[in-house]
Amino acid sequence: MIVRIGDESNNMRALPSLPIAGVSRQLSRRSAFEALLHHSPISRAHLAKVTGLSKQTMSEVIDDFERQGLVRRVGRTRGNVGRTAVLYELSPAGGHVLGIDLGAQQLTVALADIAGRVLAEVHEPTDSRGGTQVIEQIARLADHLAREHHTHLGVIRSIVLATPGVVNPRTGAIEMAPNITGLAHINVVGLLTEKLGSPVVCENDINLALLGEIWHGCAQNVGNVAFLALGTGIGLGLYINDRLVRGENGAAGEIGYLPIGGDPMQAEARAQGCLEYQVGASGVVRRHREAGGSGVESAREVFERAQAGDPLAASVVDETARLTALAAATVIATADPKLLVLGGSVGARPDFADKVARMLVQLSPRPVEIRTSTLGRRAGVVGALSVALRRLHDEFFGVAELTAPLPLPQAAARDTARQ
Amino acid sequence: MIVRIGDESNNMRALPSLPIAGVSRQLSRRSAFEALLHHSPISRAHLAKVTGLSKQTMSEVIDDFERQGLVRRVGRTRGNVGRTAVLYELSPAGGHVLGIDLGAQQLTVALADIAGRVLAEVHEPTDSRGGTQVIEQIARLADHLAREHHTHLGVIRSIVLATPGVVNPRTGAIEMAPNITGLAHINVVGLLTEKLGSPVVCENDINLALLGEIWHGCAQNVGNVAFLALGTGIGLGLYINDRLVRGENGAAGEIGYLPIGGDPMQAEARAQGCLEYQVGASGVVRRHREAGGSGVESAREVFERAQAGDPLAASVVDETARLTALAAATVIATADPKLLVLGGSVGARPDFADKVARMLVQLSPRPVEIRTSTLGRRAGVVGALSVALRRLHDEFFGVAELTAPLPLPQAAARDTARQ
DNA sequence: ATTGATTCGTCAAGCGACCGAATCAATAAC
DNA sequence: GTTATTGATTCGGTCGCTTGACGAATCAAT
Repeated sequence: MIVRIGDESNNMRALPSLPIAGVSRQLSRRSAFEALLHHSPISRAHLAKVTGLSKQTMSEVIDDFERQGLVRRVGRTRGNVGRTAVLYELSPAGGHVLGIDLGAQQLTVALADIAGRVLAEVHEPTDSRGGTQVIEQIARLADHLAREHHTHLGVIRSIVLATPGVVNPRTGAIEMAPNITGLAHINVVGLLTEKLGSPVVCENDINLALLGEIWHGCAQNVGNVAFLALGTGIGLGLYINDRLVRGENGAAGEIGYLPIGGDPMQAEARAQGCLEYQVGASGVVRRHREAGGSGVESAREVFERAQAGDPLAASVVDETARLTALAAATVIATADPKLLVLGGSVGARPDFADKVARMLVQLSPRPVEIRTSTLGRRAGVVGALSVALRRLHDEFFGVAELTAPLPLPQAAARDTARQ
Repeated sequence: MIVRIGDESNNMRALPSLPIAGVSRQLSRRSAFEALLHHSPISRAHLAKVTGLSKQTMSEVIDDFERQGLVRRVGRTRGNVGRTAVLYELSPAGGHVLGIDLGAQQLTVALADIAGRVLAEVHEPTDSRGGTQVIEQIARLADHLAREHHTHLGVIRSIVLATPGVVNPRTGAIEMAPNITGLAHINVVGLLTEKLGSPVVCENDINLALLGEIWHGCAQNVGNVAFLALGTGIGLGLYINDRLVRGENGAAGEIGYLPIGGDPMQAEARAQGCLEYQVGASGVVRRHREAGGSGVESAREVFERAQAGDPLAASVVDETARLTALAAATVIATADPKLLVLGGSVGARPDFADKVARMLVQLSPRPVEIRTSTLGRRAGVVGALSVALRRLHDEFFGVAELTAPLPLPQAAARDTARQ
């Protein structure tokens, strides 16, 4: 077989040449960092044992870390046979991260160090003027937190913002934020990045609440989780194969549009979302009114009356739980999660969650474990911190270039086929 | 700070010590293999250019490959200035893979080499006696294919079996195979592995059909795909974030149980699945009968009558399309795929797909691209080949140990919190 | 036919990074 | 005080990648 090279070289794209030389040390550093995260304070010798690397390598890595300010000495061992060991832990000077949960009512900001220690957390009502005023408010709180911890915004290296609405997974822009005025028309990420001086990433609040529960809440060590949030509206967070599901447009989990609870072709249902029209806060109030109830302003009151024994309110709540259970059954049939977490101001109510769980048993062919959110309103900001932390870690110790699976050849010819 | 080592060493698990030494060469080999996959035949010098590695390294790697029989020389360049180059390509001797699609009616077996070239494919009716008879049938076909290609079962190094029903993602066992008799009670994977002499992996047929469309069909280069298969039953395959969604129990995509098209609490609906009870083949026939139709044995006839202009059959088909569109809308709201592929003997019919697409526009807030399966009945076996191939490649060139993301610390103490 | 330009593949030297073994250091136990 | 044990460092040794140089092979031009 003889081939002219001329043709060959034309369609030859250069692969993204990954620097194979040096990857070895990067992996060693990564292992050392991981061990420091989970076992600090720890000595060099123990680091070597835990990572499986040699003591020499570990010594070199730790020397590097110390020079960079990533670790600090915290003392020596005592009381053991043999020479005392110098103990190391991750230094707060290695970098800080900021998590922000921007809700329609509440704004929460939290600060953590590179080891994931939450140093401070503060929340206050969201500035109702919206838009740039909210940006200013966030910057003020962030600065306050940093000062409180005898540091400054400069040490913050990664920031994640939780926001309602759809976040474009490619650009990071907020595309639908109905509950906060004047946010859709300004470049939130850009403005915040400029004000705070480090990269800001935006993510849907329900997705981050889910990641919060996975990090520190009720969904730890589970790789397949569905998070059903019922509050003002209804939303879903999906965590599958140990990764968040964003969807092509960042609209995964927008289950307000599920064709449940009414005619999905109807005008109001199509605009607001068929399911949301029924189980959203305004839907609950409306159904209560349509059922003959009166004197109710908010969905909360309906739930409180129901708990107090009001039969009319109870029937409205029951219907809400039924529809929620249908939505849950839908998700379970589709994604088969190991765990279903109920969250949101309504969904996390134990009485309500109980009703949903009971309905679900009758709807779903296989039982699924159900828990209610343990982080509550903090879930969003905790999730934001976890993502910010992960981004910081990846910045230092990422091996993203190596993880891409070997692509299969696209152009394949079928040589033979019989019958 | 002083710590006793004694306590520390107790809860210290040894990490799965990844062999960092040697990972470098493995990555080089991997790069070389990838370039060979996509650019063969290719010379050493060009391999060096494409991979970004040095000529020296590439020479060593190719020497290795040649010794192992992974590559073979296929000639020299001619007509260029300078010294002629020896050209290499992946050798079929490097290993073969087998894909098997075990359907209720049809059994398909295909053979491919390590480069993904499909060498032969054969299909015949599934042995209706089921059970071990089917195992024998598969073994016979596999042996036949191998012989036909002047080789033997020994060169096959990876086998994937597509089967209806739920496949346990951990054990690989078939847990529900209602359409093939006597398959649930025997250890299919174990028996086949023994008969064929290389590891067999089992996967749901719809999932593999989806992967087939992604490899060689209508969903190439798309990272978020939903595959809706409507035939005897209804099923869904989900491909999200460039990975297949199996679910905790392998039951992801079992949308026959979606609460659509009737009362999900009803006895028949609960047993068979609410949606499946309506749109499954038997459901279509039943609805046709209930609507006053007669003389119809199979769902296919209903669709053919509808296409021929029979108004009664048409209304049954319309309702089927409406329910299918509702299921699609459900998936789209939940997972937000980039592409929806319609497949299966019914779903791939252009007239039916058209109806579903039209319904869907009115149901979904954002438009989604819809295509019909281009591989048709071959999708399953092509997908099986793609997985078998990927497993073979990973066996040789996998870097799975390196890809795990850095886990965040679990035990975090919140030091301070205000307000 | 000779010469020059070009390209392929190999050799040699150097460097970064890993490891094991040996050695020094510091401490508890006896 | 001696011994056993453990921590940390130093010393070769090996692997693997890179660069630069060089011989071999070919085309093009004289």
